[in-house]
Amino acid sequence: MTDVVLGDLAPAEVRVRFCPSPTGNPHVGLVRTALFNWAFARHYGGTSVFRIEDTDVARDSEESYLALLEAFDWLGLRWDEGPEVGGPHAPYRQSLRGEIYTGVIDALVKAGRVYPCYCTPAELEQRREAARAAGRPSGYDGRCRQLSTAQVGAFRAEGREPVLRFRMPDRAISVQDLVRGLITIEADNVFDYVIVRANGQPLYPLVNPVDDALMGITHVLRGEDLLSSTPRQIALHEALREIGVADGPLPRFGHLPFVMGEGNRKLSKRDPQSSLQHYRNRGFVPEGLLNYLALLGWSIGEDREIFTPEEMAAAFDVTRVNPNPARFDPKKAEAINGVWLRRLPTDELAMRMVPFLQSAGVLPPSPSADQLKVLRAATPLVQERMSVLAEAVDMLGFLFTDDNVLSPDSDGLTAIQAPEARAAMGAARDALAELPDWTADSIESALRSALVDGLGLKPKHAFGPVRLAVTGRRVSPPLFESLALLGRERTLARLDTALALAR
RNA sequence: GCCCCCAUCGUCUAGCGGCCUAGGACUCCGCCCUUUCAAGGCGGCAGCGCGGGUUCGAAUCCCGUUGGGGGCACCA
Repeated sequence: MTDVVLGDLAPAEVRVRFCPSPTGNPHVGLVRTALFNWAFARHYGGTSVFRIEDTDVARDSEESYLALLEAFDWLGLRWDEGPEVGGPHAPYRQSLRGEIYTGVIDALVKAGRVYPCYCTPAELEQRREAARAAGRPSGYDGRCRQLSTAQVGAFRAEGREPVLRFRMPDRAISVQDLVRGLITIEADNVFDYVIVRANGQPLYPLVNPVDDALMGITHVLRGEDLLSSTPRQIALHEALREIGVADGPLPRFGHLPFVMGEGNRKLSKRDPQSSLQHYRNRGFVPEGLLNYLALLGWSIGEDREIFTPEEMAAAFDVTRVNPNPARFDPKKAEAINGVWLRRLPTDELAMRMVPFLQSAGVLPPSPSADQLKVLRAATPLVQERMSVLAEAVDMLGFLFTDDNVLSPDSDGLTAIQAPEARAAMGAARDALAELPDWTADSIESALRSALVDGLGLKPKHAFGPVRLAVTGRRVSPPLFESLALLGRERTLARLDTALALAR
């Protein structure tokens, strides 16, 4: 029995493509598709192709194109062939492949595989509605399939410019989908479709399969929204081979489940929750986001869910992709990201926090050596308390300012006004002022003996007010280590300020 | 309306006829640890949509049904 995925191919002959159109901002569904394609190619030691489908001048933008490149660079997903790295099938931007398409279109016309259609959008709309009302399928009805020269002449005389339609074969078409199994669609439900606009511009239904054929793509892994258009792509692939424009076997298809958002709707580009940038801004690391996305529709098995892209690639099997849609759960995504944050070497984590601290104004654009030293020392204190990097801002802000950290309107203020709290802060100030050496250990024993033993306070009541005075927050990194990093001067100043405010 | 796809805890999933009184993870709730918060440990709540078959035996196979999603562009 031949392999359902490879057929007669050698593993290294596998060629996949990832072919976004440069519209809007990259979103997580796109990344998931890219990741699965990448992992698939990597698994077999095959080739991954990055192709830009920019045939819609009205919607495509250079800005989006650049954003796409930057996004995958950040993610660390590298393609073997593509616009920036080149390759044997260059160019990899469809906007640069116009002549190739013109040649293919000519060949299709000559072979009678396409025909001009003079129906206007309004006429089509009208007949679609009528078909729908009559309970018939609403696709193109084939009106222009066999036009006489007289009819053509009449349309021309009216000034109509035709589109070109691909003539679908009159038979059912089956696909052995790698994710979903055998799918068959009857001829009555696939219609002749437009491949070239009236203005001569080729459309996606043409250029996508044409490039797949010309670039030797062996496996097409894409979203399930494209499943029902697969028969017409297959018909076109067959035609291309029959007229000698392309050769080699047809690609195999696998349709990946959607990534859904809130309320069980497909995550759309407009949804802010879908934007890759949103997660980058929150402080997801590529390792975490990719790991989470891999979990959507696929499982590495054996009760494991933390793994690297390389580990994913090693284990990846398209036929084990779960066909049902998956909901993107931000909570779980953050939890997975937190695991990766904790796995990072502390110096690495410190460097990754820098941009977040900078954009929040906690660190200047060019941090001093001293500031970086403090940051490195503080990183272990926060490493196991973060799930996204942006959290570093609130947790570490108090270390990098000389200003008062207790805002006068905070509810923390009332907390330090209690007599017990004031006593604790006063005693802490005195004990710390005389402390011979300023280390976390000595700070801890000094505060313990002064507040817990001396004043008889419970640790919770003893250290809470000090934390509030010095960090401005009820929740902070471990107190004694924080004081050690802050330094005696600022610690005492903040206790003084708090004492004054609490009066 | 027509066609296609999908269906296990709230969510992501394991399960590919007996190992399932259905396992893991996230969330939530307890407890432990503890200067706070986390992390970590222990424990808990919670699921095979429904109805028929097939079989000695079904979460697993088949049919139907219901529910959800997608497609039906001179967008991709």
